Amino acid sequence: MKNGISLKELASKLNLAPSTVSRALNDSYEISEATKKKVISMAEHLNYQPNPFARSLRENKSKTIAVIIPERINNFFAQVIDGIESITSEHGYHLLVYSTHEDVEKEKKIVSLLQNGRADAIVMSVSSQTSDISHLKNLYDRGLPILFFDRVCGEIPTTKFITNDYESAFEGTRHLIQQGCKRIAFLMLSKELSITRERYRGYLDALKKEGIEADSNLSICCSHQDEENIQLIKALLQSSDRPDGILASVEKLALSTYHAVKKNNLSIPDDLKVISFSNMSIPNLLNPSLTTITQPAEAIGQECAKILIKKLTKPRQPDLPNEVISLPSQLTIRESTLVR
Amino acid sequence: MKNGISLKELASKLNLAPSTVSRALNDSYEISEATKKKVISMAEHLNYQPNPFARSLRENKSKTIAVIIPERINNFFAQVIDGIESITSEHGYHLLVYSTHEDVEKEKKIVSLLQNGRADAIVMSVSSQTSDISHLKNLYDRGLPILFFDRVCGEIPTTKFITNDYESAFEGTRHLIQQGCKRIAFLMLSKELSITRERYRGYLDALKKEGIEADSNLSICCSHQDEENIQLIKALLQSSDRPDGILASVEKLALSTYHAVKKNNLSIPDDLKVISFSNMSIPNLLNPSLTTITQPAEAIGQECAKILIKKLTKPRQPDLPNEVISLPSQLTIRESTLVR
DNA sequence: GAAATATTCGCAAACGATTTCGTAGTTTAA
DNA sequence: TTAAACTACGAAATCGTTTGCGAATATTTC
Repeated sequence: MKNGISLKELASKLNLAPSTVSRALNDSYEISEATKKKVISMAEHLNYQPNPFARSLRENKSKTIAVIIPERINNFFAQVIDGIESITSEHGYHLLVYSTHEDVEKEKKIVSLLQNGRADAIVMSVSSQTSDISHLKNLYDRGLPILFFDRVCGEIPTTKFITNDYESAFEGTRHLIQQGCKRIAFLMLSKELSITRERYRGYLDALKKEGIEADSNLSICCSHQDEENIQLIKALLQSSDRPDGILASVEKLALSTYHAVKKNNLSIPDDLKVISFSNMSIPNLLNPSLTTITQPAEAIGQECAKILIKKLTKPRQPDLPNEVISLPSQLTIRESTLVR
Repeated sequence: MKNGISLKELASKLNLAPSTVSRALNDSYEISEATKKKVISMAEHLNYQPNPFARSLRENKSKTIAVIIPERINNFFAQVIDGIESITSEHGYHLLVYSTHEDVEKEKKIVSLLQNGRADAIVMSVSSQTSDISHLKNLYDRGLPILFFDRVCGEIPTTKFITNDYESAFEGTRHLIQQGCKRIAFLMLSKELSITRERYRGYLDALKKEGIEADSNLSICCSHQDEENIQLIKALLQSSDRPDGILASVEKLALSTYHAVKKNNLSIPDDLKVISFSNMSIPNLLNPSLTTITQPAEAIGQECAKILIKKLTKPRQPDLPNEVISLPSQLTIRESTLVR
């Protein structure tokens, strides 16, 4: 009694053939209005729910989209998923959500689980460890629609949604310089990531444009252990030629910076100005409030979903075009970069 | 070519019957080691992946668990899901994740989508609007294993995981009193929620024990609009007999309090001491750092998953017992409640 | 050496939906 | 009046697995 009644049982209650009932419920033109009415009312009365697996087996689609993110405890990704869900749920799609925890081995496992049709498409942001992309190539080669956002994979010819990382980093760096910073450090998670490459480019070009020579000692590659990062940044801030400005390419590194500064008895923004890519909900409750570059996370999710729904629901749709779509981020200046 | 080869095709390549191949892959005792070897190596060679829907249809289970939460942009729920995933993924289960956005109508829709076997079980935390629970009763009556955490539904006789809400609120309130608070306000999301009822009880009992009379004007029921809440709290703080302490039963209300205090030119903790249930990652970066009651979110998720896996994987397992399991929260005192 | 027992595998029926094809019965056209 | 066309429905195949049952061969037992 776990599952409700089947189409066959419903049909026998109605003294009709299963095929007729199926057609009636699917509003086929071959069925008279009278029997349609009867079938539908009986189906509602008995609370008939079609078995999704029978349907998936027959139609070879799952009505399910897989979302793969590097971490759940991160507002940016949560907002993106909210955006995706807001669109897909309207079209009857379900969301399988996986976290790689920034672990490329987990990413490979997850991806291999999705090779059998369990999901009709994949929306993902790669882990910071991902450099070998054969597992993603495999998926793509199977013809599974795959779509990247934020941390994209350039080698796969499909649609990617990003923000204007280069420009944002450029503007952010310039803002720091305008606030008087001479030695600006760039904090990153991994050199492999598309976002760090773009943001780093923006950072370097801003330095160059403003006539500041880049110091490779100020390009800091961090780990995933917050405690390690705090120590790393603490050491950086204790060196004789410490930076007077920091551009954190991801939020968690800005937070580690705050912790490091606290331990070092320094002051933001007096000793160090900080700007960060961040989608936290309370940048203005930090002490001092944090100047942020905020990505339009929910919009990214929605745009991903829209393009995917179009591809999945309309018949004979071409493959997802190999293009990069950029949505603008927003720079919000707060105390952490202000002279006082 | 979207999906790989089928069992039947694999069988014909091997000159064996599909049934034999199936049994070989499932390590049946009826198949000789020799043919098992052959089958397995060929399956690997051709990268055979069993169709999950055919299997689900046949076995009447989906290897999928649905998780329903009130909101994604919330560390607590993200951590719980991480905990669930850490266990379930080891057993080959997939996670469908849904957010109700605190909307009971959405909750009903989601629940109704899960009546057809798409998920083998449900783990959920109800929305703050949920008072009528007929939709949940329906699910339960269908025999679908359902398990609540944090915001539980007492009327459904199943297993519930909570934290020691009563005791934590009691201790938190007592802490405020010990710090000199005389008029302590209680901020809640909805009177319907199990967690607010328990936490409110703890709050009231602590007041009584310490000989403080409860003032019903200090029991504030907030909404889901942060801006509204800030105004509400701002007004509260402007009244002549304003509170000198606040116990926020959920994190977002503490944050709204911080915002309201900022706008009112008051000071935490001098004018107002604040303590809150919260799983944010940076309570010590707030200004002042926030005294928190932190729930063991990941452990909750793991315990939920463990009990569920046991129920789902072992044959002839009894229904989930009707019991409430409580894990202790942790009170961490920080500046927001300290006299200085 | 015949009978009993293991061992190993194939046939075919499920699971529950959709869809191709076929066919009564009715209406239209010539 | 008869052929053609249309309407409304049913029978059966199909998707890809798993599994009960039967059967063929090999092995053991008396």
